[in-house]
Amino acid sequence: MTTYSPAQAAEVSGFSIDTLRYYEREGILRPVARTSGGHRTYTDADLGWLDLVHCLRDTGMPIADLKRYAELSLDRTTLSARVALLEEHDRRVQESIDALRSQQDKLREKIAWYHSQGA
Amino acid sequence: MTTYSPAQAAEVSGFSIDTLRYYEREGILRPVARTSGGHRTYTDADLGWLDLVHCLRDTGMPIADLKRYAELSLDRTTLSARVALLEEHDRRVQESIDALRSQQDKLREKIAWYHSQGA
DNA sequence: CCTTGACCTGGAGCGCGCTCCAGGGATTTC
DNA sequence: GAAATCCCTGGAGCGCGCTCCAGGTCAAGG
Repeated sequence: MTTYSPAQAAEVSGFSIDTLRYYEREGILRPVARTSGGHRTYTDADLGWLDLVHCLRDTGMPIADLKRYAELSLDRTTLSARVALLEEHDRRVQESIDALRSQQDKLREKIAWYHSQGA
Repeated sequence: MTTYSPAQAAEVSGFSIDTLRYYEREGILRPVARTSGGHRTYTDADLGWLDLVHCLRDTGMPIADLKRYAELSLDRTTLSARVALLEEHDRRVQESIDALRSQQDKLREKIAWYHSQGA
C-alpha cells in the first residue's frame, strides 16, 4: 500500500500542508496514520477522501457541513443520510449555477450597452 | 425626482443600511446627497448603480475591483477601460460556472455510486 | 555522526466583507 | 412640543477558512 508524506499528500490533493492539518483537527479528515516519530503518513484512501472533500469545497460546501458529512461517514449505517446530504448540496450547487448564469446575463446586457455607446 | 430614505434604499437595493454606508465609505457608491440635518437621501440613479453593484457582487467581483470600476465611472473618458473590466469579469464568471458544473458532475457520480450501493 | 531539511504542536494572526455598538442628533407622529 | 423612530459617526468586532509562527523533534544524505 502506497503511503505519502505530508508534502506529497499536499501535492497530490491540492491542499496545503497547513490545510490538511486543519482538516484533521476539525474532524474532516480522520486521524492520519503516523510514523514512530509522529510524522503523518497519508494513504491512498486518505487521498481519495480528500478528492471528494475538494469537490465539495469547490462547490461551496461550508466546513461545518463537511464535518457533519465526515462524521456520518464513520458510521456504516448512515448511507441514506449521507446521500441525502449530498443531494441537498447538489440542489444548492444547481441554484448557485442558475443564479450565476442569470446575473451573467445582466452583466452581458450591460456590456452590450457599453458597446452600443461606442466603447 | 424620487428620493429614498436609507431604510427605503436598503429595501429596494437589497443591501443593508450598514452595507450602503460601507460602500459609500469605500468609494463604491459616490457620496450620497443629504438633508439639511445630514440624513442620506438616495436617488433613482443611486439605486440603478446599486443594482449593477449587486450583479457584480453576486457574480463574485471583489470589493477592490468594484472600487476600481467605480473610480473609472467618475471619468467620462474611460468607457473602454470599464467595458474591458466587465468583460474580464465576465470571463471569470464563465470560468467559475464551468468549474462549478464539472465539480457538480463529480458530485453526481458520487451520488449515483451511493444509489448503486443501495442507498 | 552530523548536517540539512521536512515535520511536529498549540496558538496567534489575517483577509474579506460586512455587522454591530455607543453616544448623540434629526424627523415624524400625535 | 413630546415621544417614538430613524439616522448619524467612528471604530470595534465577527465569521469563515485558512495561514503563519516559534520553538522544538525526526529523518535521510554524505
